[in-house]
Amino acid sequence: MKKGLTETCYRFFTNLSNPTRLAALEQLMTKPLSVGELAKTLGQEQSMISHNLKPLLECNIIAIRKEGKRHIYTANKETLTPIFSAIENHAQKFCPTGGTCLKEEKP
Amino acid sequence: MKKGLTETCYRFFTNLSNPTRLAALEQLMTKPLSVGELAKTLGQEQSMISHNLKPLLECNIIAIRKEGKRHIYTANKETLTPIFSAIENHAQKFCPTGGTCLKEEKP
DNA sequence: AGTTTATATGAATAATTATTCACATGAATT
DNA sequence: AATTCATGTGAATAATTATTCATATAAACT
Repeated sequence: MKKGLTETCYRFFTNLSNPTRLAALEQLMTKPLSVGELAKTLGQEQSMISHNLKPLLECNIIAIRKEGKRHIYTANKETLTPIFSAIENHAQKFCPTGGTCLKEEKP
Repeated sequence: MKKGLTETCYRFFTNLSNPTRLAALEQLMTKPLSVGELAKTLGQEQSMISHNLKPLLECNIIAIRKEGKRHIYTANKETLTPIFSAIENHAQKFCPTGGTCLKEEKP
């Protein structure tokens, strides 16, 4: 890990360590969506979606484009795809019981 | 992203979204270390190191082996290397100003 | 210009997470 | 078996982060 990356990682991981933001990203990985569409899909208030999209945008984990009064957000797949893949791989290899492993110590 | 991965990701990212844990991982990426060695290197209390290693171990982000009274921890490089690489790549491409980008909206 | 629609933001509160301190456990040494 | 060394853990407090609500901004429509 290069010098300074710890700070970058911290902001990055903090950004992703939130269920609402992860759920939003999960949707955005499938297709670009507006704030209102995300709010509706996730069943949450618009202001909460806006609040949560902000830090993702600041870190360029998502991008924005404005179509009239609608703000369309897109996921940064270049960054997110390899990270989600790595975690998926980790889950398969190191969490075979799907969460139960969290309570056990490795043999 | 597969179903259920959101939850895994959440625990995973929560685990990594902490400066102490990241600093510990940064050390462990270079070589295996005991709790005491980590505490000394990071300039923090032993109990804090223990508290922070626990969730990393539970998610198998690190592994433990016991040598007498010393507990030696090792980083799960298979998982961590690709993730850190992806973030390093992200930082280079999307945070060219090294953190200042966090305050700006993309052009 | 006024109204509606879509999104963002500030400030207060609620919830979560981190940190510290005191102490428990357990292996090695005398 | 008592002591020392290394680590883990519980509980209290401190700090951070999330959520909500009220309101601001800004584009489109009448």
